[in-house]
Amino acid sequence: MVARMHRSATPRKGRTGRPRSAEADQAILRATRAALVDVGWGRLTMGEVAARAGVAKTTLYRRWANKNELVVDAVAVLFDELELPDRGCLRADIEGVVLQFGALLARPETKTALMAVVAESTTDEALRERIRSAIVERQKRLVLLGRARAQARGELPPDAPGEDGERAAARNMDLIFDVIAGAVVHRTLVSGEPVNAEWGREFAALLLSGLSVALG
Amino acid sequence: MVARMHRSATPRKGRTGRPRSAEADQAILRATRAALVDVGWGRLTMGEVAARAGVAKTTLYRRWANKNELVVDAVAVLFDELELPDRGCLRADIEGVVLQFGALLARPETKTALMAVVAESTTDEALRERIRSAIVERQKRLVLLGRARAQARGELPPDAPGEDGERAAARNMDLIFDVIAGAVVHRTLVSGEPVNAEWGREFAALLLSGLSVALG
Amino acid sequence: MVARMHRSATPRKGRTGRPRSAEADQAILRATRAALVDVGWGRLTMGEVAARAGVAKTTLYRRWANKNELVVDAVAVLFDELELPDRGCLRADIEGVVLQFGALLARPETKTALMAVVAESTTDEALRERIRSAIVERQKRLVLLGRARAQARGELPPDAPGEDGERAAARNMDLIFDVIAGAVVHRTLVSGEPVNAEWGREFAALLLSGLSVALG
Amino acid sequence: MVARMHRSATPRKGRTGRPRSAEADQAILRATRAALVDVGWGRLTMGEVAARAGVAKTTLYRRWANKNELVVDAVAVLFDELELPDRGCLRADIEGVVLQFGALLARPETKTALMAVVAESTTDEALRERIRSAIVERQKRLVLLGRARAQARGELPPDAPGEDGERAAARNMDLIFDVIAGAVVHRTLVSGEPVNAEWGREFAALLLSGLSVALG
DNA sequence: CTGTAATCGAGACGGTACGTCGGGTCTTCAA
DNA sequence: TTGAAGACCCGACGTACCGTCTCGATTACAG
Repeated sequence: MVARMHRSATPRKGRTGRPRSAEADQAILRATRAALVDVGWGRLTMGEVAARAGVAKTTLYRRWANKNELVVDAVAVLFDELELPDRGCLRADIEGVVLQFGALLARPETKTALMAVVAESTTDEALRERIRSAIVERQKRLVLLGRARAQARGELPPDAPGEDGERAAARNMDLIFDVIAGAVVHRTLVSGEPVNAEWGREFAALLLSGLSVALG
Repeated sequence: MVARMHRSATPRKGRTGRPRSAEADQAILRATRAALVDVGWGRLTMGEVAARAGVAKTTLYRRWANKNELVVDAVAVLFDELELPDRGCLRADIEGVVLQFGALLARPETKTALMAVVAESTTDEALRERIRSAIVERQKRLVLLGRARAQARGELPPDAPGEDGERAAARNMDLIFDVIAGAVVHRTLVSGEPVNAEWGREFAALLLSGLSVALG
Repeated sequence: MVARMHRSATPRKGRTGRPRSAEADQAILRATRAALVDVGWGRLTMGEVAARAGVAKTTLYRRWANKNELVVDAVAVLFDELELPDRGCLRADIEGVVLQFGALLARPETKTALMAVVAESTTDEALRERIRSAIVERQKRLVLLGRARAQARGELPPDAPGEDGERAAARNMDLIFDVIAGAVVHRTLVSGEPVNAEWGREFAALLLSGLSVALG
Repeated sequence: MVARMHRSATPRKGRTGRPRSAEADQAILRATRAALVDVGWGRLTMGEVAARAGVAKTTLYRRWANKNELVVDAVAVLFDELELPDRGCLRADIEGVVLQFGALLARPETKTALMAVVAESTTDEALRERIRSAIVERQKRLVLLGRARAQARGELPPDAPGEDGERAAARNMDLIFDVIAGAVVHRTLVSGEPVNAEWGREFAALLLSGLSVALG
């Protein structure tokens, strides 16, 4: 089996031959999202995507190794829409990002695809890495930005100096990311309940003050 | 499409005909879990399950409409293993349940199956309901038990009296359930990091005291 | 494997237990023929026959070993309808029997079933024997009767005396039976053309006088 | 049901796409005949044929709509082996063709398949047409050739001139074909007796001279 | 302006699994 | 013991997608 080059930034080391169509890439990703909306992950087929994109199946496989990787790329871009507008205080920033994330997960193309590729990633290391780099790591920026803003506002203390402090801070960011993202994902996809303003308020309150106060 | 009778609690309304084998049920669920361990969700086939269970494929389809519903039932029972031993204080109880849940999700038969059926449930209302009743709702008992213990110990205030208070408390329980379960699921399956004692401590601290104190 | 008793004339040697329903037999054979008319051999199922007869599949299998034998019995009785009314001369008798046989083979329940069981019989010795005894041998009576009449009328010479003569006559009867039955079957089922009065006349002429005269 | 293109003479109207493998066709037909020999019609499965041919089941279904049509094509070619060597006189020619045809029907791949497809053809017009064009009509050449030779030798009178004469001759050919083929088929497959030299002699005598003389 | 080399759409290919259907057996309860 | 009902095992069905391949036809750059 010869190694092939999927998604190479530069099309080829050599430079002869017909170059890949750049439009095709976008058409395929668009078609993938559209198909996800219409039929969901379970009934999504490469043939269907190719047909919608007006492209041959071969063209898909020249660029993505399989359905999972294609879907990750098709969905990843949606996560880049997430932003963290400055709402003045940490609590409001948390509420804001939670609502945005909840709205994103409510869209059919994300809700149906995200859990599916995560599931596949449990037995596919390459896919796990792709998800991590294309989705997870990129969204941690929101947590970092929120913390920086809160520190600037004096709502949170500055990082402890030294290497240990940095490591502890990084660990904390991962924890907080898992808590925020996990709660929204679980509420939306597992519990099947909407993430609305009321839930956002309650979640932010809990996250900020903890059980002791929140329930006190 | 003819209506069929899957998983009927009472074997039959009438009483004629050969009754369904109760052993087959258990053999199939056992075989499903074993196959999940060996080949994962993606390569799990009904034929394989049937062969392992020493049963005909037809027998599977008589009882479960499809792979998803079978897997939900096969996996659901594992969640019933979760317990909440009294560790003396709320913080320790949280750490304990988080570790247990993390260990459960680390097992191959759960990690590979849970996300997959959740993904399918986004386009399958019947499946969503099955997941909710077989898994989600049943595990809320742990949260309720934890709260009751904490109230008994005086770590948390008793419920506010009246109907409003009860409703608020129920909403809080749902919120806390999503936060705990979501964080563990996200860390394990999305971030791909282990839930160990250290993370458990940090998570419990955050949950109890909130960002303000945890990071303060 | 225990030997079982299919189609035994006397239901059982012992006499305890519920006796077999005689009506069921007829109902099953009738249902078989009806189903053959409706769906043909290819789509004929034991379940369908049982349902039409208002009988359980078990009952079918208690009486016939398999579908082929059931169909042979269901169809065989139709062949007993064939008669050889005395039309005054050998030529007319031949025309008469050919038309009768052609009409029988034009009925959907026979045309679809006869070739099918014959086909199965090529790999099933028991079935071949059943066909021979239930259908083939029984219809040779027509040829024998026709010959006897023709001899009585003086249209054919009497049998040569002695054992050799008898054996030769028997061999001739088999030959003539194959020619008559074969021609009708082939025309009806293979060539797919009707056996009508005109064809009957031409066939009788050929059979009586042979090519030399028929075409001379 | 979508219309598909089975057995198209011209591979495609358009000219794009990978062309169908011509070798696969032959391999499949060869495998079909081999499987017929080994397991007979009743146990012949498409999967078995595909496996023997080293081909995917899909490839079979792309080319033949079902088992019946495949078998007709696989067996039809065997009938083309039949020849009519000039044996000097009509009687000898008849004996020769009868023996050849008998030998062909004695081969397991024909005996088990021919009646089966004829049986199916009673409820499948397309199949009947395929049998007629692929087998029946093509073998009438033998009858025509035999008659032409006999006429050349002066054993049979020439055709009556005029349109009526031609039509009568054509009808006669059909009749004779049904008689010869029918007798051989019936003796071989229904009566289950061999077509040997002795039977051939007796049949030829009967066909040439008729009952009146044959039995006189 | 011509050759080389990669692309493109199209569709056949070998596979694997699907979910269904039918055959023939077995098990239960009622008659 | 028979009968109706229906679950059982088995094996084949015909379909749907997978991911690969083989075509003829483009399309770019290199010489």
